[in-house]
Amino acid sequence: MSSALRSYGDPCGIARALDLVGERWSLLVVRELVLGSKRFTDLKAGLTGASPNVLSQRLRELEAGGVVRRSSEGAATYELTDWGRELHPLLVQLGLWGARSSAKPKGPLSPDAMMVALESTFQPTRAATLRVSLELQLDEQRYAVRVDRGKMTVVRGAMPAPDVVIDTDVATLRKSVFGHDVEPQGVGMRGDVKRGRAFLKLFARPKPNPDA
Amino acid sequence: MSSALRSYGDPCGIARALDLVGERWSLLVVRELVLGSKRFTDLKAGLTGASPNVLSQRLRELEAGGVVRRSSEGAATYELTDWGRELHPLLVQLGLWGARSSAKPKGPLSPDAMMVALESTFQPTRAATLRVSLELQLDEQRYAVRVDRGKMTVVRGAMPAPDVVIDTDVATLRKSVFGHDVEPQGVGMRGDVKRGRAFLKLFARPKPNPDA
DNA sequence: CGGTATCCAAGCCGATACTG
DNA sequence: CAGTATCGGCTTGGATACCG
Repeated sequence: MSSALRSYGDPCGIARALDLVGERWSLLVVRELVLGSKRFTDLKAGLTGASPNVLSQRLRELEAGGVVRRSSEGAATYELTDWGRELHPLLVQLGLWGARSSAKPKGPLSPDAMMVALESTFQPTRAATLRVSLELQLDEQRYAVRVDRGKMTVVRGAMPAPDVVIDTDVATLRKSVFGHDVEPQGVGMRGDVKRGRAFLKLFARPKPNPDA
Repeated sequence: MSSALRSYGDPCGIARALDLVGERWSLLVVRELVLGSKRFTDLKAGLTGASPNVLSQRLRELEAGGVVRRSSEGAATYELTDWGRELHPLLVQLGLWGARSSAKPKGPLSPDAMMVALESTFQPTRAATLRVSLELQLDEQRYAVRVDRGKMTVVRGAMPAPDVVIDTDVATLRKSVFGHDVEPQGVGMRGDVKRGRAFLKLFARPKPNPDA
């Protein structure tokens, strides 16, 4: 039932990390939770291909490992522990590295994955002079985004009193941000449109790696 | 025979990274190579528990993915590509994170793993005033280490004209560096002993995480 | 030394069905 | 909604033996 998690039996920190988050799907579960807590069904929706069976087991393992915690409050939602949240910058780095892979699976990008991609490709130097708080509405998901002093923070949920609201979908945002089109198409904006457009220019398309 | 590598089929950068280095043992293979190239048998020795079977397959996959390359020169040794080498800082971070896990498998630490642990726990601020080049002899392995301007670099192999040579074994070095013993025991030094001892104080024991 | 061949056990995948 | 139970089919992983 509970299925003991197999270990590398290696005291090295890397092996110990992999004992906890190295199983298939584990790190993607963390990706799903890194922008905020989620419920089981939403996790499943974000992880196409993972059966409820495996997902449930991964959640139990991550919980046992102190990476994930069931939301103390009310309902059955999962969230990262403080320690689990420390994986955030690591995921961002890993995502940037992986984005330079030559293999590009076709398929839709989930809203959460898109937001992490924005974190990965954020260019602090371009943001030096921009300060904005905005809400990004992406396929029925909402993200509260703040850019200040060359830092960007993203959290799932509404942004109170944003300077600008951007309303779009993943495919469009992707093109607008990483595409060569200078003019954003199909990106709705309400509020301070000028800063909204400036925000869309803070990201750099990852360069393919040389080692094909 | 060639076994197509299974993919998450997710265009997200994290998933694409995991397509390449997310299989069991893959990231540990990278750990083995991150300090310099190695031969098949030495890889196997560093990865206790991995059968030659899987190791061979992982190497083929990593090679196909452009992460690892067979040494063009002469013999059958494996090395990281430039792109693969970009995983180095990520591994160091991951190792630090994992070292804070509450689960600590017993067993010997390999020399390479020990050196990566040193990279993980290196404290730049403590090294601000130290500049030293040294050779660390660890259980028949030699590492060329340089500390300069708050940076440390480690490469497997001999250091030409080192300021100091440190001769010890993994267990002893571990105690000396992470233990509370102020005085290093059983750590042999030849050359500039003063700077050798200073070097041993550049590292901090990882603090256990609060989320048991 | 540098792997491949073989075999077996365990785990995952995916579907479906079921329960509180 | 939030999972657990069950099941077949298949893929991996692990151990050992073996060969150039």
